[in-house]
Formats: sequence, C-alpha cells, structure tokens
Amino acid sequence: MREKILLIDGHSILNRAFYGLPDLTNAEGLHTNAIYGFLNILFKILEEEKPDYLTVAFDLHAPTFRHKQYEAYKGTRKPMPMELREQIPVMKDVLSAMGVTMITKEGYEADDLLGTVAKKSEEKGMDVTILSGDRDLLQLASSHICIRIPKTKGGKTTIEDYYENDVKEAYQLTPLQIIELKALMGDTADNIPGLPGVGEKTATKILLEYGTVENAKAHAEELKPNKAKTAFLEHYDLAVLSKELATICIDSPIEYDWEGAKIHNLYTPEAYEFFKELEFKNFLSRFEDTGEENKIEESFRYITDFTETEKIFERALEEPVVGIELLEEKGQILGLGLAWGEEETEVYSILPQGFVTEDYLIEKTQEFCQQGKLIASLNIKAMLRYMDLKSHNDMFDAGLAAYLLNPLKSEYTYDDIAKEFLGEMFPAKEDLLGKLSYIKAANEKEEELAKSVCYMAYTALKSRTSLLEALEKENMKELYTDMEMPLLFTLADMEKEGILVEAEALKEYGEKLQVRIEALEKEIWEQAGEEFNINSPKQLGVILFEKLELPGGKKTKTGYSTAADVLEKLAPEHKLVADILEYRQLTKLKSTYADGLANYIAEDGRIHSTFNQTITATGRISSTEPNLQNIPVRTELGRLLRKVFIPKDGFIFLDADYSQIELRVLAHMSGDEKLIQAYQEAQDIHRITASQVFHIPFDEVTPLQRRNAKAVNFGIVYGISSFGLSQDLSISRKEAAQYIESYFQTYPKIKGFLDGLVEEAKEKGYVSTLFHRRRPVPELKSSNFMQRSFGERVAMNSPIQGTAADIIKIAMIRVNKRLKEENLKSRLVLQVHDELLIETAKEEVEQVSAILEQEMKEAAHLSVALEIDMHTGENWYEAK
DNA sequence: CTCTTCACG
DNA sequence: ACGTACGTGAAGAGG
Repeated sequence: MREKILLIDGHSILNRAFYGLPDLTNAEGLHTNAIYGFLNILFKILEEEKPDYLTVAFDLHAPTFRHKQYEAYKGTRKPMPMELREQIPVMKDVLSAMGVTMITKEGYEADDLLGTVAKKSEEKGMDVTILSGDRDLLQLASSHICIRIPKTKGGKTTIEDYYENDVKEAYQLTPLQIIELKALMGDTADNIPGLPGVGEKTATKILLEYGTVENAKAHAEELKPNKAKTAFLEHYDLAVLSKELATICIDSPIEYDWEGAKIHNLYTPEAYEFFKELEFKNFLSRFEDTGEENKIEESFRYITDFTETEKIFERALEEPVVGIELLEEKGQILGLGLAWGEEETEVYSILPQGFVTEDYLIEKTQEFCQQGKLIASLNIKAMLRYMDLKSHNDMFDAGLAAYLLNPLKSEYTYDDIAKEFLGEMFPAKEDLLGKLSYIKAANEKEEELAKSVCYMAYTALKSRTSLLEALEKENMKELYTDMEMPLLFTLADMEKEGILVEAEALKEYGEKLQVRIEALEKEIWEQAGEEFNINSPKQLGVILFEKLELPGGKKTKTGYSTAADVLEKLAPEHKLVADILEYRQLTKLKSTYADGLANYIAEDGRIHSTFNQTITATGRISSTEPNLQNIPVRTELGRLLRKVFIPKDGFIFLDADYSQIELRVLAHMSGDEKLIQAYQEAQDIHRITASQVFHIPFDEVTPLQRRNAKAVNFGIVYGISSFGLSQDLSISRKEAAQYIESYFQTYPKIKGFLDGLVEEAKEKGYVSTLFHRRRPVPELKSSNFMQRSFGERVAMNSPIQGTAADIIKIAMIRVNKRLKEENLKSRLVLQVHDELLIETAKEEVEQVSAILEQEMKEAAHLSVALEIDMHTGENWYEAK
C-alpha cells in the first residue's frame, strides 16, 4: 500500500470558507466562519482518504494575501477584511493544538512549498493530495498527485478532483502546459500579465499546435489570429515574465520532516478547548475521551417504571428548586424531565410506558407544580396546555428570559441557552435525534430522546441564576417578572379558551368564493388564449409580459414581478389584469382563510391558536396555527369572513382597539410639545397633521392632503425614508423629501428624537422601549449600505412599536386578572397588536366594558391620553 | 426548502 | 451608487 499525504493551501481554503459561509461569531464576538469551513472540509477529506501525513502551508505575509474570487469578479484589489484576518492566527493555533504541521518560508509562497513537498513525496512513492481553492496548482498534477478544488454550489460543497488525466480532459493540456497557458492568457488576480489580446481560447489553440511558449515563438509568423501574432512579436518578454511568475517552484529550500507530519491523534484535549471556545459544537462529538460531556450525562437516569416514578416525585418534593420539562408534540406527551441539586445534580427523564400513562404524568406534574416549589422550565406555556396552574412568583421560564436578553433568535433551545448561560456545550436536538420528530424519536431513538429531555430539565434548572443575573444587570428584571411572566398565563388562558367559529357559515363562504373563482379562471384563460396556472408568478409573467407584451420590467431576481402594486398600474390597460387581481384576492381568501381556518376547528367548535411570546424582535405577540392576527378587514369581501367568528350562547363580543397608539407613543417619547398639543386638541390627528404640515386651515384640509399626512405619520413610525414614502404615495422622491422636511419643521423635537435613537443604537448596540425591552441592532455595524440603512430604520421603529406592544401587554394582564378576580364569565379571546376581543357574558357587558376601557386607557400614563374605540357585536364583523 | 405573494397591525 | 418603508404567518410554486 502506498502511503498518503494530504497537503493544504491554508489561506486559499480559509478564504474560500470565509466567502462561502454566513458570518459566524462566538460569544466573544470573534468571527469563526472561515475556521469552521476549513475544519469542515479538512474532516471530510480526512474521512474520505485517511491519509498518513498532513501538512498545511501558509504564505508568510498574510496581509498581502489577495482574495482571488473577489478580485476576479471586481477586477480591483481590496485589503483582506478584518473579519477574515483575525481568524488566521486562531486557525494556526487550532492546527497547532491538533498537532498539525505547518510550513511557511520567507520569500516563498504557499504554492511553492506545496509543490516542493508534493514532488518530493511523490518521489518517495507516496500518493499526494493537494487541497486548494486555486487552479494555479493544477500544474502539479500527475498520476500520483491529485489536486482537489472545493466548489460551493447552492450551499452544497462538492470537490473537483484533478489527476493528470483530469487536467487533460478539462483543458486539453498537460499539467505542465497549464504554466504555458497562464503565461499566455495571464491571471489578473495573480498579477500575471500574459499577452495582450490572448485569452483562454487562443492560448489553448496555440499550445495544442506548438506545445510550449518557446516553440510558439519560433513559429510566431504562422500564428493564427493576427492579434496573437503581433502579441508574440511585440510583447514576447511579457510571456517570458509571465511564465516565470506562473511557475510553481518545486525545489524550494525547505527542510521537510515527514516523520513530524505523521497524523497521530488530532482530537487532543487542547484542541477540545479551542473547539469549545470557538463554539463548534458539531465537532465536539469527535472528541471521545475528554470525559467532560459525560460527567453531566452520568447523572442522567431514564425511567419508565411506575413505582420508581412515584419515588422520584416524592424525592423531588424535598428539593427547594426543581428543573422540569414536559416534552410534548401535537398533543402527545413524550417525556418528563426532572432535575435538582446544586453541586451534585440529579436528572431524570420519565418516558410514558405501561402504568406510567400520559395522563398520569400530566396529573403528577400538575400536582407537583402546585406545591409552591420553585419551578424552572424552558417553556411553561407549553406545559399549561395540559394543566391548570395558578400563576405564582416561584416560577422561572428560561425561554422567556433568554428571549428578553436577545429577542433576535428564532428559537430558544436548551443547547443555545446552555452554551450562552452555562458555558456548556450540549449536543443539540438534531445531534441526538437527527431530523426525527419527537413522536418518531419516541419509537426509534428512545434513549436519545430521554437524553434530550434530561438536557432540557438540567438546562432549565441550572441556567436560572445566570439568566436572572443577566436580566438584573440589563435592567429587565421587572419587565420579566411583572410583564412577561404574568402574560404567559394570560396567553395560556386565551389559547385554552379559543374562539368559536361557525363552521357551516365558513363552508358556505368558501363555496361562494369557489363559484366565482371558477368563472374568473375561465375568463382569464380565454383572454390569455391558453390555459395556465394563474397562481404561478412565473407562468403569469410570461403571459402578461411576453405573450401580451404589457409594459412592465423585471423586478425580482427570478423574473417578472407580478405583485399587486405592479398589476394595479396595468389594470386599466387590460381587463385580464383586473381579473387576475380579483382572482388572486379570491383564491387567497379561499385557501388561507376559508379552507385554512376550517382545518383548525377543534372538537369544541373553537379555534385554539397559539400565541407566541418569544418570536418578534420588537416585543409584539405573534399568532400561529392558525394566525388569527391577520384575518381580513381591509376589503369588504374579506371582512365578511369575520362574521363566522361568533360568541357562544348568551355571550356577545366586546372589541376595543387603541387609537393610533404608536403615534401617541411617539408624541410621548419624543416630548414634542406641538404633537402632544395636537393630540390634546383634535380628534383627527391625520387631519391636524395635514393642516400644520401644509399650512392650511384645519377645516380646509382636502381628503388627499389628509391621506398624504397619514402616510407621513406612518412613515415616521416606520423609520422614515423619502424613497419609502414616495413609493407609498406614488409621488417623486423629491416631493416625499419635502413632506418629511416640513413634517420635521412642524414637530421640531421628532427629528432630534429619531436621530437620537440611531445614535443610541450605534453607541450601545441596542435601543429600548419605555419599559426597558431591548432590540439589538447589529445591522448598524454592517459595511453594507443597505443593511446599515435598515438598521437605522429599525432603531427608529423598534422603541415605538415595542412600547406600544408593552402597553397592550400590560392591559391584557390587568384585564384578564380582573375578569377572574371579579368572578366574571367573560374571557379575553384575541389580541391583534392594538386590539383586544372579549367574549362577554351578556349580563356582564357593562361591567366588562368598564374594565376594558379602564385597563386599556390606564395601562400607561403618557403625556398624551390613550384613547380607545370600543364596540359590541354578535360577531367579529359587527364588533370591530 | 426558498421565493413570491398577500393577509393583518 | 447602493435599493427600502416597520413587525409578522401561510399558501402555492418549483427547484
């Protein structure tokens, strides 16, 4: 068997990884994506080839290194970005910790070192693999030297392999002729001039004919394209120089010690520390005997026995604080985790089996939680779906706490929380269960499932102290304790309550839509002259813009835009377009709402949506499965759908929404006297804005002026930009800029306030609401203009949107509390950002109206009064 | 599994 | 010169 050696072009692979992977950072803010990508590909090749020797070559002067892909594209030279540069020394440290040999030499590039070692190794009878992102190295290929070039295509990495034959196949040239090729065509990225006017095609043709640059020169007079001929005659010195530059040195004066390059154990304890530091948890499983991870796992016990389960619950009663996690999916209980102990932690995972039924587990858990012990969990609301628990102060929700500390994450998993707040690297759900759902894992990977349940309970228990400390430090303890924790119980109540839906009426609504949809479909096909899928933007684009040649440019990356605002401009041109718009509206109503909602009607005839408390970046609540916060209202046809949402017998809907809460928040937070005064004086804020901004008497404001003022008001809240406003109002950017300018003149403190928010965000890295809720704004640090502008708008919008969200949360908690305390039958059923819907017992209407009005208006005391609009109705349509 | 579109505040 | 309004979730198409 021939021995194998793997040689790596260090900078080239790092560079490739850096540009190919999304930005990753560890807790200290160190960028890690290039290192991660490098290791990823290294491990992959090690597994494939199992080489005996390994060496990484680096250029000595990292800062002069040029990233070729970028240059080839831009044709310019840019310095290596800091984010990549800082990773190079760390990469070397990691390799060093893994015992990997690295070579560098003054006056020689990594290419030369690789070439030298490769040829020498080949002479010694080894198989050589060179890993590089750089095609220059192809000249080294032979029957025993393989050049491997990683390629990223659509997120997937494939590796192209080049032995001597592969080079011939791809270029019709021998590896050595690759040098000649470069000498002729040059390489801008490598600063090789080549011959003017000679590109890859011409160069290849010449080499196929004459073999070498020198021989071609000898026959210069015969050379085919005239350009090539003159190039050879007039600039031959360039070709000679280029050839020299392109040639990789294969006898650099280095002393290479094969023995030292032998691969022993890469997974050393030192390397483990680095990997932990860099947070490469996917790689940690490669380290076997570090023992650390296992120490925690050693305390895990998996239980299915009834008597033992009873004992564990009894034992838990002796503990002051218990981590608890009820794992459920789609209404099925899959496991219960319990954890306790300060120093010596005991962790149990109980899986339902035999006498330990799901119901029994729920009952025991509920009973246990009612003992008034300190309970820590990752998601208390999920647990509340299965049991009734009184809200009390001795409960800790790690998910909520982690959300407040960083609301930008999409989920708050035990492994993330453990990493950040315990400094522990746990295997994530996917590491243990792969892509299995919990239900599937319960059958196929029982032990791994039990293990993850243990990790959850452990993390909930152990992260409590550090999460609470962090909340305290960031001034969010009150927000957590007095707002988010109580709200969790309010939301759980709403989810359990659900909202009654008249299934029959919903079905009829859908059928009516269907009739019209089919008629429209026929008409559209007729007008188009063919049958096609109207729902496919791609097919529709072809029909409208190619077949019918309607005016309309490209707008999206993938083709023509057929969005409503584009089509609306075309509607007068062709009846077809108007029909398509109507078709779109109807199919949306049919599929998302008529059919969509019907799927969610439970056995009690009600829809129980989930209200998510840890999703939005600003602090709003979101609603899923189904989303009840986007039920149509803006068009009459859509609005009719709200008639199917009804109160139960003997009840009526009471609906209240805040009047322009965000603008009022803005008035308060900015302290602009003129805006505050405007609110004190007038009912119609958009009208008074128009009057003041356009300098017109209040009574003479035209509807158009009012509409424009309204758009400006919205724009201010969204983080104004003249472009955005101009789009919204279909006016020129200049006009939009003038509107904004006069708005700022009218309300002088607003601009200062908004600018202040951006400043604050730049300084601190985040903005805050009145109630100290935070929104980090990392985009402000971006070197990308668009990203940065986005960050500025976010900085302006989030405190306003977030404060409004805080206020209605307070109102919800108080309303819910009073309904219960005053022994009323009425219940909160929906929240739609600035609106609350209460299913109200008819005899309680007066009392509940008073509660709702009072608690909403007094949720916060701003320098502008909070006003609400309140209605009753026999369905949601009427109540709004 | 991503993109496009569209429903809401 | 860049190319957008802020915050969400669901459905359908097409890779």
